[in-house]
Amino acid sequence: MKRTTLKDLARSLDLTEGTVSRALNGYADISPRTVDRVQQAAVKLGYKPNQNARLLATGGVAEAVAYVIPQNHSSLAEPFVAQLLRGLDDSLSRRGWDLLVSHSRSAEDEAEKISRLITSGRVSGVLLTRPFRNDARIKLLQEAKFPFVVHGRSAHCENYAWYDIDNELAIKTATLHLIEQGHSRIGFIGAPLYYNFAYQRLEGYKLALQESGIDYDETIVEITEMRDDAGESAAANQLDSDHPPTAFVCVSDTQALGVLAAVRTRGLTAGADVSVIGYDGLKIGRHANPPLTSMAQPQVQSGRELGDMLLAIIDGDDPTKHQVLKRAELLLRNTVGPVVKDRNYH
Amino acid sequence: MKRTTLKDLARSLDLTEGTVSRALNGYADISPRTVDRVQQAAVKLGYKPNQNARLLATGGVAEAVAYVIPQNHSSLAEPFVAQLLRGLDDSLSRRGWDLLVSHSRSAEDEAEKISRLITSGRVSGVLLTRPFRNDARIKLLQEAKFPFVVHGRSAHCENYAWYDIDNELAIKTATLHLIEQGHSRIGFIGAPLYYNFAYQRLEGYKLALQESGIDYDETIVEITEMRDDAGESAAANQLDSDHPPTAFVCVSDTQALGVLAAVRTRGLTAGADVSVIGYDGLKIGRHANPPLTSMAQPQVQSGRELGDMLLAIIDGDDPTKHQVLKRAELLLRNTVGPVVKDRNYH
DNA sequence: ATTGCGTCCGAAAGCGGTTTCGGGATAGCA
DNA sequence: TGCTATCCCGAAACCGCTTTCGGACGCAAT
Repeated sequence: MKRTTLKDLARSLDLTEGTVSRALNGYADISPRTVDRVQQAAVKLGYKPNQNARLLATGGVAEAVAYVIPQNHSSLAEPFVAQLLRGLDDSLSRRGWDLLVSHSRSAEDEAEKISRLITSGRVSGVLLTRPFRNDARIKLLQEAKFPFVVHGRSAHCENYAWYDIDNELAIKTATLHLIEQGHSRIGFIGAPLYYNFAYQRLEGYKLALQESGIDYDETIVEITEMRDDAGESAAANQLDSDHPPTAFVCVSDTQALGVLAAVRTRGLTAGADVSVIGYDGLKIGRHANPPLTSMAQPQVQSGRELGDMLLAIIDGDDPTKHQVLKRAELLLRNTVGPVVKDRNYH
Repeated sequence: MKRTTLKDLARSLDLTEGTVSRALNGYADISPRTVDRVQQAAVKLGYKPNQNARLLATGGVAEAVAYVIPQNHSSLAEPFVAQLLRGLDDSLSRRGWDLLVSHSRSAEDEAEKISRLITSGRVSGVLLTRPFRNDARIKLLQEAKFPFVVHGRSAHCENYAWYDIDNELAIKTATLHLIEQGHSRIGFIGAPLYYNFAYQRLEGYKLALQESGIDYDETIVEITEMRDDAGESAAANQLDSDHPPTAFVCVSDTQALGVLAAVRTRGLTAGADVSVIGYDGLKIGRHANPPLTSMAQPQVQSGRELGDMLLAIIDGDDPTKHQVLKRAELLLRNTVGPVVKDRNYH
């Protein structure tokens, strides 16, 4: 039960392979009558061109790109992924390209997967996310001269294409918002600093404090994994201390959700006793308790733009022409309120 | 700046293509010395085998499967997708296969995408989700004799592979749980009934009522889209009626979240004044207000099993041997409580 | 000096398409 | 009827790699 090939088709029609091929591909030098016969026969015999042969002959490239999903990606942040995916697909499918996703469980695993991807010839471009400050994957791709774009950027991002949110500005905005509400003791729930975005967000926090003449106090900055439980225990830590913060700025909604939990279990209410602001603008934040104020970035749109960028680069564009920096918007919900000075809940 | 081919390599080494090929592929009839030279040269010249040519020559198939993501998929239910994706990738990457995702915006679009997938030769299997009771996509795949498995099942599911949760049982369990708490006027927030799972879940609801001697009252069943806002307005409808339900069972967490919102805005509290139970066991339900009781199904695991099934079928297994029915677990959180008879909140 | 037997590599035939080139048949025109 | 222009199609090379087959060569055994 072999697939029917061009040769089969040709034989059954008493034509040559070349003729059949041209008929199928709409060449002008085939009589309409023949084209017809060929098409009929093609569907009848269930002919499906062998893609490998076709691409080999035409010298075509794989019409697909890969999205490599970061390793220990918080399961709560996954809406993020799904949205991006959709945007990407939007962009790619406009050209009929395919999207291939690849997970990985460790950094080495990821490097290995990437080199497999670039040598396999299965994709002609790669999309990276959540780069480290100093990212080996980027170096890999650069050395291989393989088309790629990164969602986010590493510390040295001059020579490749990226699409990022101004993390510094975003967190600075968030922090200033808190400060405007009278808060001055603002806890920071961060992520591991080898992530460049985490580093930048911490910088933004520091900047806001500095501009406002507030001293940076490292005892109220917590660096945790981007999970809700991590955020929760970090916040618990802070809230149970002698001199707890009156507000928290978090680098992810996931962590912020955890912070809210910690706040609740202590009989406090966010937005009144304690203010909390997250990052990502996840839709589910609307259903949090209370609805979570956050810094939002439109993911679907990001995916779309990232796809377009990647496509352009594959087409030969200079990657350095594609470096876009967006800004996040403050998404006001209910977890931020003016400071209460006389709080005393111990 | 062409890629270096086998021929280039061979010429540079003064060997024939055949020899170089065998050297690279570890044939035993090549002297170690030569193997060495070839490998050296290969990395020096940056040789990457052309995958199309290789597959053509070996008659190999595409080592990839596609996951087609349902059309108007609720953005809030997306954690669902991400989890499944991860499980799938787990299964596939064990064999070095790739995962290709494909979205679609309409039913026709989807059919078109599927037939493109099966003729393109880019994948050798397809995973479908959320089938309709009568699903054209399944027919398409069946007629094409293309390997596939579906997550869920259609009304007639005897002849293909599927992996599903016992929807009827799950919702019956949920409903009975509510009944045990004394509720007898239980609203149902359903999804469009052309989805088979939606149909089955409604059946489960009816079954539970019937077993408990409660009359089915169609004025308290609402069929809505699987979005939070849809759930919210449906619940609002019910709550504002003359004779409102004391509890709701929903076919998705997404809708349940909306129901909770409706409950809150009316000054009621779920778990006390009104009971609510969702479906999906989304992790974020933990952060809902209050934390959402739900019927849970492990998505990552599902993805893994689905991947294994698909692989097995591609390997030639009889699809009908792969039909697995799991059961959902009742995930107790805080939105269910005993009925309060004297409620009066108008 | 034959014969025999491994070892290692060259030659060549595909795999299933695409595309260029050229010529036979037919039609148009004188 | 003869000549050229046009229309269709056949022939064949090629894309880059795999794999079978056989032969050259070197060495030990006879």
